[in-house]
Amino acid sequence: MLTIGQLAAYAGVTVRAVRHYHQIGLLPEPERDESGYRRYGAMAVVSLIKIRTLANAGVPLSQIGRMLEADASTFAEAVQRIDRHLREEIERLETSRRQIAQLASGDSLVLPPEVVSYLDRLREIGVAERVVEGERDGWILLAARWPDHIREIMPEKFAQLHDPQVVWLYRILSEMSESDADDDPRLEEIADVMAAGLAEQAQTSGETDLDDMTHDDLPFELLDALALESDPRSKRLMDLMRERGWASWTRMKPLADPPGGPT
Amino acid sequence: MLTIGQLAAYAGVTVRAVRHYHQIGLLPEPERDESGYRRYGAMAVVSLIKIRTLANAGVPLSQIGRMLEADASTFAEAVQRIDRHLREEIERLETSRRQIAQLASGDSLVLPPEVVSYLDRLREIGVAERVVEGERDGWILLAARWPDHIREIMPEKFAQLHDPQVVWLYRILSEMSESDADDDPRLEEIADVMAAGLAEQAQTSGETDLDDMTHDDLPFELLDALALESDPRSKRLMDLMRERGWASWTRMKPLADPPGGPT
DNA sequence: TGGAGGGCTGACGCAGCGTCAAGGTCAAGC
DNA sequence: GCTTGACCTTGACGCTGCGTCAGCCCTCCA
Repeated sequence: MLTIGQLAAYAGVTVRAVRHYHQIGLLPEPERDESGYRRYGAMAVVSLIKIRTLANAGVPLSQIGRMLEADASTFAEAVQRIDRHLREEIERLETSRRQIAQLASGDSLVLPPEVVSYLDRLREIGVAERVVEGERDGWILLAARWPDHIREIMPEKFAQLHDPQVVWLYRILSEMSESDADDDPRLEEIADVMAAGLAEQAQTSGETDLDDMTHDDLPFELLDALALESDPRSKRLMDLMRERGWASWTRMKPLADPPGGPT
Repeated sequence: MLTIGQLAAYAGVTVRAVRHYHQIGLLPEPERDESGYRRYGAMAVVSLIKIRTLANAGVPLSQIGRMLEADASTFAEAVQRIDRHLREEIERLETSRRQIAQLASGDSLVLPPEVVSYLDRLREIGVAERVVEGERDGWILLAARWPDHIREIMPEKFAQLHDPQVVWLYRILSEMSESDADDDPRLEEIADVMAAGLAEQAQTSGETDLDDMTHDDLPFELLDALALESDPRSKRLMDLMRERGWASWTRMKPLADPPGGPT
């Protein structure tokens, strides 16, 4: 007959765990010897190994008891559920691996590879790191909201990098990011170029996935707030954009929808 | 500016979780508005998403704070550790899947496939289910102790099934398992055959992996105990084996080692 | 015979929140 | 203006699966 220590060592668990299983009624209390010690038979070892196998699979102790008492078909069903749960958990961990890998690569988390490529491309054409970081934080917010749509609009963003005016915008923003003047005369010029670009975009793009996104203003408000936090000149730029009839530069729609336009 | 509910919804967590992160100092408390409500900026969203990404990877909250403050190389190291941990966890879950699959297939857990085949073979040659279950429980104990060695001794067990006397033993034990007489005259005959078989085995097998195993008596004592629990006639059979100079029938060694024999 | 190394029963501690309780606040509709 | 319902506030206890004392008894070996 085994003492509790021997039993525990045999099944690869701690003495405390065995006593816990007794306490919650999962493992029946065995007979005691004259001195009050618990004495276990071999059946207890088998039970304990079964319990650990199920517990290792993530089954809550409160369910293990019912499972071991159930008939074969009920048990088989439960095992199916556990297996499905294990597969999901493995899937979750794989996803998590990919996410922290991106986190380590510097370019944030949850960002689809297309966005990471886009940010790298910005660095290649000489956009300042501070501006790239701003873009990145913006994309994080958008990606958190529409993980699926975000990948579909990236080709368009890449195409825009062939537009000299877009490149000029990134350049000028980069220069400004390196000085920290409270105001800048170039802001007006920037606002003009942006407004023109947005107008052109509104003409050509027509009905796109953007419609799904612009129903929900929260992320764009967040983008505004983020810009304001990172640089005070954002405030002035937003005002200038509003003067030109656009609700900030982070959202691609006019202040008041024109009649017949997208709602 | 966001309320706590909006922030939580955006990052896909509960309000309670956000407050918890404040409490442990993981997420800084934001400014309050006139009515005492917390008001969050966009940076908080980014921080919260980072926290969740790490927490989902299994990093304890107490470490996440330090990680986010650390410099790039320290962070990269930590990410390496996390990834290794995730891989191990996935490995563990895969193992767990295999184990509960065996558990569902009826033939216990942790049993290597060779043993499962052996048990199936016993059923094929007509060994009673109760006897097969006894074998199975015995193998569970042995497999829990020597997960590696167990596979190496299985070919020998399969070979023994070609010995008519071994088959006869299983047959007679099967018959006895279906009656529940307190004693049986055939027990003497059984003991004779077993003793002869063990003697022959001791001659031929010589130095095998068994030596590693027989250094440790605990599992064999367990096997005895298990037999005693499952059938009272086991006691009589053990006595008969001891009369013939063997320490029970579950261990394959004589009571006193012969001079010059294995220690 | 004495000391190490078990065993026994409480009882509290831990993470990471969930879930009341007992209020104060805000936006909308009547 | 008043109600209603959905939020917000702090504070506190609950949950899982044990780890880890504390204070005592038991056994085995030198």
